[in-house]
Amino acid sequence: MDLSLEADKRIRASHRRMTPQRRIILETLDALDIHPTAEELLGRVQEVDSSIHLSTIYRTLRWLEAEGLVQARIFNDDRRAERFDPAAPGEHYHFVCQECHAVIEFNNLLVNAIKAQFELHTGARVDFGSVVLYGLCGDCRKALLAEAG
Amino acid sequence: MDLSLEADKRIRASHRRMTPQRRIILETLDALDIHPTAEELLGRVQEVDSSIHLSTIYRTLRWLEAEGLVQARIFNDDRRAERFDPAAPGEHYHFVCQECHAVIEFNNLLVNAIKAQFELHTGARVDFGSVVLYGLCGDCRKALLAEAG
DNA sequence: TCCTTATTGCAAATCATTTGCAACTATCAT
DNA sequence: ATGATAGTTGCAAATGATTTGCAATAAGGA
Repeated sequence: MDLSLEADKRIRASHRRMTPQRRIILETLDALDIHPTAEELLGRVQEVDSSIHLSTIYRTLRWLEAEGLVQARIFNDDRRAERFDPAAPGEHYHFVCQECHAVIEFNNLLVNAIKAQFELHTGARVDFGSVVLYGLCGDCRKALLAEAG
Repeated sequence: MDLSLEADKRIRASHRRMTPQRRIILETLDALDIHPTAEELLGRVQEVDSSIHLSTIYRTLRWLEAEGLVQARIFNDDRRAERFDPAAPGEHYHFVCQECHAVIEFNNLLVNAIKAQFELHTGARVDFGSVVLYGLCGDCRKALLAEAG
């Protein structure tokens, strides 16, 4: 309900139009707690309206990205498909489970220290950082232990 | 000379063959201090032998990747082409300049703390981490300042 | 309701990478 | 050296992800 609302506001503010397709895509994105690929999102969206086309998904996603309402990321494990993160604004980081491909968001202030140290050592200016941890999520880890006896 | 040597060793160890194409690709990769895309590497390689084909580049790169001698990464700025990092073994992190697209490697022990904290909070097991900082490198930053007066 | 122009679905294009295949060639045994 | 075997190459076509051109459609304001 959050993304939809904000997107709606911005659509009205510019000279864009709210279409049923867009509404469904936004609502689906809101209801989702994962970071879907375009294809995955299409699947969900088509449960509501099967005539919606993949290119409409992409166009909506790209607009949301330009508005800063979602972030597109390619994780280094799971194929080369972009995953779309309907992220709360503000930097946050990700853990990707190599077993079930779940994406877990987290935050950690130490990243700021890493940025500061890099700036200090190199004279660069750091604008933002991406941290992705890969491994086994708690559930998969338990499952693995149980299985192994 | 490092990658070449190591690759040579492993080629002999398995039942593979050292071809002139492979030798040129390995030597080019050794001489390079950047993280090239397959296409960029092809350009350099073709300065030596213009008949070498992109698919040979990919095949060699994928073999090196499987051997752990290079890492393929997709950074989130610079389009969706993979960049191949003839990395020293061991985890290290990257800074990507959004202006000149230079890739600078760095290390920082705080990443271990971030991993440990995440494991503690979630029960997950973290196998490795990726940190990519984006911004302006020292040179581009200076250039920008000079330009701005 | 009508007009203007944003938006859609579809097909074709594009970009990055992979794969099938016939020709070629390292490498090893002779 | 010579030949046989099987790894390797170049090329073209296939694949997967995403983008784009376009004619038809439909919001949203006048």
